[in-house]
Amino acid sequence: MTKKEPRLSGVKEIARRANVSIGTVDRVIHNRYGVSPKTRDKINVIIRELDYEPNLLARRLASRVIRIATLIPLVSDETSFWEAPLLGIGQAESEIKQYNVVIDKYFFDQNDKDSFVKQSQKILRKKPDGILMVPDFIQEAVKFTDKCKHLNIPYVFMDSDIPDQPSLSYIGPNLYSSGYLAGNLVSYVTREKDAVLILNISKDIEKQNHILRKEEGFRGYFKDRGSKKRIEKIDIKRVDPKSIEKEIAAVLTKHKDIKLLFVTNSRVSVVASCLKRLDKKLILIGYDFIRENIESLKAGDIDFLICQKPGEQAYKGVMTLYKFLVQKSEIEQVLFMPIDIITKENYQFYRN
Amino acid sequence: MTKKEPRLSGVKEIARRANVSIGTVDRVIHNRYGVSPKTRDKINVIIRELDYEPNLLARRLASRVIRIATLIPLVSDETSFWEAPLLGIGQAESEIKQYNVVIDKYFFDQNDKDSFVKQSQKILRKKPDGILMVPDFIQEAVKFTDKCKHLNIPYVFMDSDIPDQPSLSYIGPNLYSSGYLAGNLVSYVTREKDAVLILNISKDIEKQNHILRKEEGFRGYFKDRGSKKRIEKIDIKRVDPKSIEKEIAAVLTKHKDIKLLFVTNSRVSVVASCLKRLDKKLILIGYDFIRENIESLKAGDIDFLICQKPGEQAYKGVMTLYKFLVQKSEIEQVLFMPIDIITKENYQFYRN
DNA sequence: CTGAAAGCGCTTACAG
DNA sequence: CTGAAAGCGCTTACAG
Repeated sequence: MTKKEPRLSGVKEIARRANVSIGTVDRVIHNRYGVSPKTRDKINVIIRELDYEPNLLARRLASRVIRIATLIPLVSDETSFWEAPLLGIGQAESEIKQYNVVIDKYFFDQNDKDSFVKQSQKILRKKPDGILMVPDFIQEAVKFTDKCKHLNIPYVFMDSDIPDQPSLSYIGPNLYSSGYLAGNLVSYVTREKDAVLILNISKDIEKQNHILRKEEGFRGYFKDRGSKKRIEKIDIKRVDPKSIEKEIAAVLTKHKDIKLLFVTNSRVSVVASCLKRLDKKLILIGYDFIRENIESLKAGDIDFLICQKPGEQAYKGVMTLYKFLVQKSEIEQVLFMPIDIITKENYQFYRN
Repeated sequence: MTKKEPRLSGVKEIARRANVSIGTVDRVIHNRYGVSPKTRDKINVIIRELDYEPNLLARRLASRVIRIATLIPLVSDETSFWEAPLLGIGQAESEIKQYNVVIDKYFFDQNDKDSFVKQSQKILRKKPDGILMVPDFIQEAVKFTDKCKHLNIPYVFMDSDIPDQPSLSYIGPNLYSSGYLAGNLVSYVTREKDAVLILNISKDIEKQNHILRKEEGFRGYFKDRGSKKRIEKIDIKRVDPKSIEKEIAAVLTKHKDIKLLFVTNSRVSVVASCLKRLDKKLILIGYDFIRENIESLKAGDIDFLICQKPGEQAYKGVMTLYKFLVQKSEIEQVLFMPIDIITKENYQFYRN
């Protein structure tokens, strides 16, 4: 139970060696104004000599609070998808609030551009130290982040990227690859002569980059292999269960050789119900670890879910900002999430 | 840039309200001897009133170092499996060393009981604050942990459990379920009439709980469904490639209807090579995200790998101890890792 | 059984 | 441009 011996490579030691006060050392460490080039150089040399690494514990204890803002979609009744990211943010929050970090959460409506703009303005007024956001509305997000750049506020994109707008980091799925993986699964669970059906279900599919990229990836898999597998597709824009069922019934009646359905988003549990009512037992692959889908998976009505840990995405987004703000450490510019395959027999162990 | 306002629910405030010194408050918080029941009670009431939560930053900064010891198998030439856990420990280390935590790493030889005993004695002499271990040798591990209990040193098991020996936590795979999941996959990628072959490859299979439990799970899947699928099995105890190849060749010649091979451990890449030399294209399922296996996966010689993030297992093991020692927080007694399915099309995104 | 002081390694005003 | 002091919220000896 000996007392810790004092550290001999801290600011004190640097100050002693440089014959200055620790205040001056602090100024150099943080690149603040008001140090003569001469003493600055002298101190920097010593810092390198000692291989100085700041004690983050002491740093966080002594310094002012760090504020991180998050801007993500509201949990809607259309989908509970955004529950997990919110939980992920909460987890990050509870881990780092002890380190003198505060997280302010903002939400926008995915069907309402203006809500995105309004919330982003609110955030800017608060001048946070960093921002995590889902840039669903590209033009508006570009305007927003332009202002961030101007104010020197770092920002991280999650779930979808704007490659042209340089961010601290993008954390999210690789959509093409996840569609490609679906193709891979299909090649295992169907015969070459079996046809498959792609289902895009959304009010405006054209604007849903997610859906388009996944379909591309899926088709890419078969194209790359010169496969002649027949791929049917329907775009369903009226998203009430009845309309969906009608459209599915029509296609299946027309194409009897369809053995597998691939739903390009989280709406797969609705399709599962349709198939049940139509009394068709086909293989069903879809996306996302959300409650409704898990229920269908358990019941055996969905065969495979492809998931990309949205909770962890958000958690990592916050942590990335924290690490950058506190440690000024290097940040991976793009972080693709793993592409997980979930079945009835491993969902119990999955952590979203 | 305002200065932080002082916290009004810290030890100081408690001391002020209780009319004692902060030293006494500290004694109560840590349940140390030497406080009269009266003042203890008084202080405890105030602690509850204020809903006091210690500032861990300050706590770690002021207090002595925490020492965690880890005891895991050496990376051997038999398998590179233990590389990942070692990396996981390193990652945890680099994250928490700033919090005044030191990790001492010890290793034993999986083929040498004595090395386990020797290392465990070394650890005990150092009296660490917590221990993470892989209890491969059950009797020896029980003895070791008995002493830990006596010395009041918490320990966490990883990779394999000793349910009868109460530990702070067990973090590892659910072996039965992972075999079960393999059965699930098989049901999708073969027809009912196709036969499958289980391959247990190890010098002494009887002692390898891992292998036995996975086989059980695999068979369980078919039993639970009343399936009549034919399941052949070979135990291969001579583990050089030549012997392995000979045994496989023999079985495949005898049973022409075998369409899929299930290897119950990380030796699956060796089997992949054998099949290649025998010029047999069968579906191959095995375990573990190790270099050799990934190569075979990429080449298309392995179809599915089942993985359980051994690196994260070790990372979480260390972090569990850290959280317990610093925050005295509640610990999950059993933490099963997710069971991941890896194919040629998603391994690039996997984080082991 | 209790208190007063020093210290952990930083940052933050303030003074000059 | 620089220094000296106070403080962040705890823990650790030491003294009585």
